Amino acid sequence: MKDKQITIAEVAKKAGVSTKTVSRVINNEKGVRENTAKKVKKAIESLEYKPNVFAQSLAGGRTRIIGLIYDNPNPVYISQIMDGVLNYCHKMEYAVIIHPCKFEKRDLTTVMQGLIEKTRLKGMILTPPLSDSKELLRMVSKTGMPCTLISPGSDKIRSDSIITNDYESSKEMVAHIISKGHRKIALIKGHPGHKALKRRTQGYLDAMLDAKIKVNNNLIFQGYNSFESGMDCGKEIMKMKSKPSAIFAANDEMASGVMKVIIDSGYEVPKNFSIAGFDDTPVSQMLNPPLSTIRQPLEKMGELAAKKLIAQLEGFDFFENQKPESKLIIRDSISSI
Amino acid sequence: MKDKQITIAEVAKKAGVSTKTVSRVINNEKGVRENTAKKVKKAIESLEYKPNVFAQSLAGGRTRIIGLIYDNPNPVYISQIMDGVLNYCHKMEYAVIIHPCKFEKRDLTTVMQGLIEKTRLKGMILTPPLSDSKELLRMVSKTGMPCTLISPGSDKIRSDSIITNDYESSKEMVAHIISKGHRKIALIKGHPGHKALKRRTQGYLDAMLDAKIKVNNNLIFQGYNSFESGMDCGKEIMKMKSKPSAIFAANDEMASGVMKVIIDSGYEVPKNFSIAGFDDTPVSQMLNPPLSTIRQPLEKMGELAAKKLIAQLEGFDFFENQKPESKLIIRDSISSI
DNA sequence: TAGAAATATGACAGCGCTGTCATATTTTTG
DNA sequence: CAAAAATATGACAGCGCTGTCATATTTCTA
Repeated sequence: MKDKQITIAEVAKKAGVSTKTVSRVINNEKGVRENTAKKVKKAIESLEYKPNVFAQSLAGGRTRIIGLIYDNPNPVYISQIMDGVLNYCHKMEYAVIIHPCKFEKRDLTTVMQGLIEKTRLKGMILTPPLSDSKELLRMVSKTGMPCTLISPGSDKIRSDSIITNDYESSKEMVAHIISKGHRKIALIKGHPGHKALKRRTQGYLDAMLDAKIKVNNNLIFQGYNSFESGMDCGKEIMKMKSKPSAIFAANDEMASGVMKVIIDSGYEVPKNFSIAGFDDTPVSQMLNPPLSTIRQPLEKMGELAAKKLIAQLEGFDFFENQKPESKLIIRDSISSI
Repeated sequence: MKDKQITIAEVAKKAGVSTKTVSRVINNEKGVRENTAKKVKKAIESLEYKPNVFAQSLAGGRTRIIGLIYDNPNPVYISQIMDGVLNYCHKMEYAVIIHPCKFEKRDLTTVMQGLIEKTRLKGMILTPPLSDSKELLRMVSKTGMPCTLISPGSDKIRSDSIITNDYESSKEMVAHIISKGHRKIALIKGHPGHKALKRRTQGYLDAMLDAKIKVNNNLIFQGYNSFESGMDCGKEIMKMKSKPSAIFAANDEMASGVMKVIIDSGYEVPKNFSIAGFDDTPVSQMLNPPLSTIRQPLEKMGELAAKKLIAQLEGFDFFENQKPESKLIIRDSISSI
């Protein structure tokens, strides 16, 4: 079990250089003659040498570990982000510690602090709603640890956050609904704790404004991101005397909830009510009718987050100005009036 | 950035013992007088000492790292398994390397071998369909590395695999359908590469047998686990002259696909066709009508897998005979004839 | 072309911990 | 109660690597 491993010394011997030179080659340090490097690389190759990360960490104090921290999100959301992060980190030979917070009863910052110390991670990626946790952010910045935020709600643009055009695409969706002749459009807002979803609300508001439609506060409902909360909002809508003709929900779960209530109440979608969601979760195409929604490039966002973080860690700059673009997925849940 | 850390030497000094004794306490080795241990623990506490895992690994050759390997599964499935694994491993202070294989173009075994060597993980958890990969299993067993399999298809019962009562619950579901008066029941089989899903087929077959209903092979369709493949099977069913009255699909995605086609063809569920799925993915409650399905205790299974693996690693035995139980979730997609 | 400057390489200590084995202390035994 | 057996503790090397700094080699300069 205690497998004998090939060490840097063996490589050095085979290449006829010192261990330090091999180390230099491994770490792409400059100051190695090309010829020497070639010899070393050949030796590494032929011996199938793999550096011992533990020794590297111990000796150098540099660990290539980052954390991906999330709290009770939609599994589909997180798994796509995760795919992007893992794929890039894998390429860069970074290890990723995945930490779902759902099991934490204790104070989040304390737990995170413990995690950082114990695992010695060197950077973090925070997903919503964690990317908005003031205390957490404060704690992290105090440690000086680089940290990339995915879809933070704050408008203050930080260089280290990945934002998408939630706002623009929400606005576009609502404009699309308006273009179909709808005027009474309800909005199901997202969980107030998820600040990122506020941008979707703003998109709705501004689309209405652009179309010169007065926003009726009675048509704005507070959801909590879940299917159930969507149902609750749907029930309220069903009780209204003057019902909207279209409903835009800040995520697909809530849109499904609303849709269920509508259908259970004997109405039809999109005949009686048009509906749009946000996220393009797998469910949206399975619903009947299939839901018009907005797809975010989550995997891309995860990759970008990892790229930014690692760039900071390795000290090279990274200007990728491509803001990952969400796009409208128009299916059959919106009809013309 | 290079944060000074508290070392074992400082703890030793504070406690008035040697570093080795502190080490013994940390690792729960026997041969430390209770009194001494108490002193050491107090010192650890007061200094907030956290062992450096890298040094531990380097010196001891023991690493507390396991891998969770999966290949292109349903994100909801894997995220629940993951939750169970991570939660337990976190408690046990094990690190988990999550490795989705989807990005691998090269030979799986080669990649895995590389992963093992590079990350020095000491155990693996394999999810379906990887838990059936003969070559992978052979390679792993050659390295002597402990490995826990989640829902392997093979009937050969290995002590290190986590199996559920897929078979029993499928049978129960089909029996339930039969009890509603259905005789012509179609089956949408799962991906042939996912052997675990074969047990679901067997459940169907045996339920039919028990009810003395002759199985009609024309009513058995080959799906590939996806929504699309479910639609394909649905289309075939729609073309039949003598259609089934009920359809049991080996997972929810396929069930949704079938349902979509049925509804698009102008029929109603469950009026014209009864449908059942398997997995209780979130979509199943959102569909219209909500889908009757079977819920597996995935999180529990993940936890169990981690428990078994770590038990092996730590050399203590673990007899937990509780087989995690799936259960029927009856919603509105099955009607009486 | 000698000497300076720049670059490449190496020797060696030490990162924080645990394994080995020697030594000290306690308990048991006759 | 002394000697043997059992148990507890410690000294020290070394895990595989990289940082520091000294030394060797090459390139540049006048």
